[in-house]
Amino acid sequence: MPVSNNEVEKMFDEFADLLEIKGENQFRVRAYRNAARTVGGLSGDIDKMVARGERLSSFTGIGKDLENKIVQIVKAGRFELLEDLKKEMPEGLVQIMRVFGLGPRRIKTLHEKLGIKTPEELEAAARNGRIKELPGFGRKTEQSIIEGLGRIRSTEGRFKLQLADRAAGLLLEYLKAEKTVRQAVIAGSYRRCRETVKDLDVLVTCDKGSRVMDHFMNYDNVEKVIARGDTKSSVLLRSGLQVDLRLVPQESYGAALHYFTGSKSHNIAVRAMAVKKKLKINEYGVFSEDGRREKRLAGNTEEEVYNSVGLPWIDPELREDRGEIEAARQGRLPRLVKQEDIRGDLHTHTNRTDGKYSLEEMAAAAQRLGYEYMAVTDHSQRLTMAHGLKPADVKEQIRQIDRINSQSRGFRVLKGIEVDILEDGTLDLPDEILRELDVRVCSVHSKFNLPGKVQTERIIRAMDNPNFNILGHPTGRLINERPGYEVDMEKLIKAARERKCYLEINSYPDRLDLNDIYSKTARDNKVLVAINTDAHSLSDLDFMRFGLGQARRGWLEKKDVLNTCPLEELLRLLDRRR
DNA sequence: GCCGTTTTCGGCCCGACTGTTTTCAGTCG
Repeated sequence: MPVSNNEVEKMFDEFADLLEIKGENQFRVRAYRNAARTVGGLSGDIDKMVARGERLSSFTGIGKDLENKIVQIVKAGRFELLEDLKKEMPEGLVQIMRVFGLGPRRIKTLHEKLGIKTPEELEAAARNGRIKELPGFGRKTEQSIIEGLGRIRSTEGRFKLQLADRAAGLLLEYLKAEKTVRQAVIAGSYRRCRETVKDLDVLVTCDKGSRVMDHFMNYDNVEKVIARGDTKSSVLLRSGLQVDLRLVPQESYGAALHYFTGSKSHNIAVRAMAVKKKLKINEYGVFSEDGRREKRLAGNTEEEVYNSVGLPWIDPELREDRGEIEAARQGRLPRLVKQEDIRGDLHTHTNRTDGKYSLEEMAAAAQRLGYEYMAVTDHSQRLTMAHGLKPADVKEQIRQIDRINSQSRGFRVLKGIEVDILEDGTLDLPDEILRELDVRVCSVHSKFNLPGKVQTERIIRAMDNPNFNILGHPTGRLINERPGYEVDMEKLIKAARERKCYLEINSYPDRLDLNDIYSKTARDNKVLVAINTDAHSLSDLDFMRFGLGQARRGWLEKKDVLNTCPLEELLRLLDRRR
């Protein structure tokens, strides 16, 4: 069983957690966490890189020692040091780390003084009133532990973008209704367009004497106030989403926005650059530390902050410390793809199958978005659940599209299909029908649990068919619900390149598949990516921005995206017989 | 454990808030 990047990332993170509770050197702990981020952000598969003998220590955060450990992990399929440490330190302690307000020091105390090893034992001790007797702990801490344990159970994990997006929109509208508020913006992982968010970080500037904090506390959707200060407050919304609000002076807006957008590792890297220049960067600005008096040099805008360390402004989606700082330094930051670059949507459904609206309604909505084309890609016959189209149905839809196109100008409905990739790698409609179409999105909707090698071969066999254009939602994962099927994505991307096939970023907020990392792998391999919505309704067409977010996180530029092409060029790229 | 235009030792980002203290440690982001 090959070891994935995510597994190595998790092993290092868990190891760091345990080291921290054990009371190890905090910088050693940090080294493991940094390495975990680096491995998680690699665009190639770690096991293959090891097999090829690539020098992992060339990546930031991985030195000789950790490179050796990674090689061992890949070869043995396990991390021996972690397993040894687990014998010494109970695993349940790592779960306890997730309780808000409990960090390594307190957990160490709980473990040593009360012998607590699991969340269950922690809860029992809290309910029996044994925790408040410990030095440094008290009644309130004990109560917050009980609440924290409950919250972990009820809101496991992170929130999908759609929910966060809705919450963010309503909250900003509410905050801006307070007249003294000058600027209110969501920073954090939301601004970086991560596929899920843990909380919303709101940054506010306001006039003197503003009562914006009170205003925030009075927000209808607040379920519980976690912390309340003059410049920093946290609440829990009824949806379970936590919101942290920070109030900063107007002149610190840029520095604060930079600071609260993160990511943490990106900020650390930027600050380290500042330290080298004898500067200090915090959320209030950039300061020189010469002499006894510190002097404020910049901070009104993010650009000033970056410029102070000799860098150009960096797009938030890139700020993951995955090479963007080096790229910025060398003046080779990507010019990320934008909404205006998108000329059409290549994956939509109508009420002929499982969509909610007619072909005409969908096309009209796409035209209103300013698109030049939209492909109708209803399901193929095997998907009986969704009333998949049989050959005769496809022919009828082709005639319907011809009629519509003959009556419209400046907009083209493309004849398409989302055709199932069957278990044997054949496509679910005869070639003579598929040939009639402009675009074929090919997707796996069955047999998710095939072994990775078999699944990969199945898809590559499908790509061998010259009618194959775009691999739809390439891993089939559903965020927070189901992991993707096992495939060798690196192999699929290479197969796509050889066969002039493309991969999809499915913009559905439950899918976002390809993810950011594999989008970058596709780009690195010069395989074009189609950013599609898979819309089943008119409003779903707006999901494009979620897909764009992932594309931008994957460093994609206009030239890397299939549906930024003008119609003629697109049709040429979709014709593999050319 | 990583890193290096102050390079093989000695650093490693920084401030706000809470709870439990009576001046501050721990945690969080």
